[in-house]
Amino acid sequence: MDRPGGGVGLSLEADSMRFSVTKPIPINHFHKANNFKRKLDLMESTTFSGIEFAVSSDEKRGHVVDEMDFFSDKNRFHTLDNNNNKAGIVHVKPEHSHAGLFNFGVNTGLNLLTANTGSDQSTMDDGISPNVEDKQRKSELAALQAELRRMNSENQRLKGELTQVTNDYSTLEMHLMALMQQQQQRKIETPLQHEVIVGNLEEKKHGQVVPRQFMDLGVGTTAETDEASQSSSDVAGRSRNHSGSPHNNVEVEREGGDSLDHGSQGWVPNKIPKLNGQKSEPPLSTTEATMRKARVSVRARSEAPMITDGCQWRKYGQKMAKGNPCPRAYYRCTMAAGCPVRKQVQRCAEDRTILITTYEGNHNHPLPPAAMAMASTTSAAASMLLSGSMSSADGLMNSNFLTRALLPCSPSMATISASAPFPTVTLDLTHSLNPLQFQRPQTQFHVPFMNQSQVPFAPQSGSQLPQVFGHPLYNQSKFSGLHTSSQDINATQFAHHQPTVPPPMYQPQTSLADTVSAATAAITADPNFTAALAAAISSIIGNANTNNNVSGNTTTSNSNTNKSGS
DNA sequence: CGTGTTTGACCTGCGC
DNA sequence: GCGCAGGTCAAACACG
Repeated sequence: MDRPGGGVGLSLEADSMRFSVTKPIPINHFHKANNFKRKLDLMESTTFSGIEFAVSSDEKRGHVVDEMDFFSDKNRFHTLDNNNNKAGIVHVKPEHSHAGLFNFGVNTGLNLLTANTGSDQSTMDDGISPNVEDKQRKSELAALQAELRRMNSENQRLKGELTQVTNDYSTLEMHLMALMQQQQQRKIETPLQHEVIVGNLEEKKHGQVVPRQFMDLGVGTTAETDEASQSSSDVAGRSRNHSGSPHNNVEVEREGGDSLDHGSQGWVPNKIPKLNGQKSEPPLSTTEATMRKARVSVRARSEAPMITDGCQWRKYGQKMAKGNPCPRAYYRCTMAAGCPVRKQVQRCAEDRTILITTYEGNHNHPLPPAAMAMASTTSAAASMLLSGSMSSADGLMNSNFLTRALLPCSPSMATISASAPFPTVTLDLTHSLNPLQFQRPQTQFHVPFMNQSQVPFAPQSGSQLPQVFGHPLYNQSKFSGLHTSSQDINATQFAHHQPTVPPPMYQPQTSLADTVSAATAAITADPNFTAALAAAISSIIGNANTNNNVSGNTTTSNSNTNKSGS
């Protein structure tokens, strides 16, 4: 019964319709019959339907195998050989009269031994049905093997694609982390006001500018770091102060921080005190808290009630906001229990075709590709914003970095607001959209950000930016040191500096605007991050064009107004 | 009946 | 301290 093949033998016993593996074969993990049976059951639906299996160990050989892993295709299954010196008997009994075409295979690791119920006498102890049509079975076996090879090939291809996506994501993430570390080091080594400038100059020296401020999630607080690394889909935001910019279409505000902490604990209400007052601001704790409140706001033209960003949301409140006749809806992520991510949706008071979506928090669960893209984009924005919160100069710089990174060719797309209670990055996508595209009916404004694999790192992706972004990124943070510079310097000042403008020479008295321009130039010079981020956001627009479904206002159905709102 | 939405009440922070 | 506004809660309600 031993098959030729160097000690690794496979034989099948067949009595009636029962077939057994009687030869000690290096079946890896062949274990309890229950397991085996259970696993067979798992396969039954797809490959062994209508067949009953019985499994027993080969006591005669003194082996009771522990576990058996196998895979199957069609009407074959194979053990995966990991563990030698294990042997077992597998009885495979077709419940109903089976044509004897059942194939059994054992992958010894060296080769694939196969047997079937019919013709292959060499693999059967004694048998039954040796006189079944060999040709038919052989041809079927060959076909199955070919299909198996094809499936394996397909599997490999998919694996490769998945790997590519994963690598792209990892690359971007590592880039972010590296930038964060660099910035943190710089902050330690250099004074606040000048650290960014120096960094830019240093980068310029090397002929390569890295937007590290951009990626920095904040000075080293684990929470922020984790958030950044997560880069998932935490977004929830508030659309405060957005009414002031009538031309904006979509806002996504994301908050960096608290989300992580809440991840395991569930949502924690935002009770972080506003820092506007600057009264008795606890040096560190307050700053960190504020940083965690970073938000990403996306403004986009849409008649849909809500952006489809790949996540599942549950509405938990709606209020009328002062100065805006449109109610503000509050949503929280329901893709996982305890996910801290929330978002606010509100229409712009000046232009109700503009939908403002503000994200806050980080997801604590896996995200679908579409959500992943959005999350990554907003996370990056929030991270940069948060990193800027560490110091006034830095904060401003970082915000501008983001602006430039997102809109290398459209300096006015990103805005930085000093009046917002929380650091907020606003991505204004309103200008990039063709008004005509919104004329068709739509129920939802689809915002399927491209997934990681789609995020182009190639410079050419940046060429798409001008069509996508047309507005400045506003950093609305007020917190920590950021507020000072933010208030002092109008965001429009930054817009005057083209990304290509070389950074000014380092001077202690260099104006902040110059500093910003330098930083802007530096960050925009990095094609990878800029392209990736821009591409991700641009995908929103692209999808909006194709997936627009007109529906009413986000909150039209309930124009209920809470007491505060009324 | 489970899930999601609506909506008034409640809590908290901030400005005066 | 008071009022306002933002944000959240949770009971009631709607829907499939």
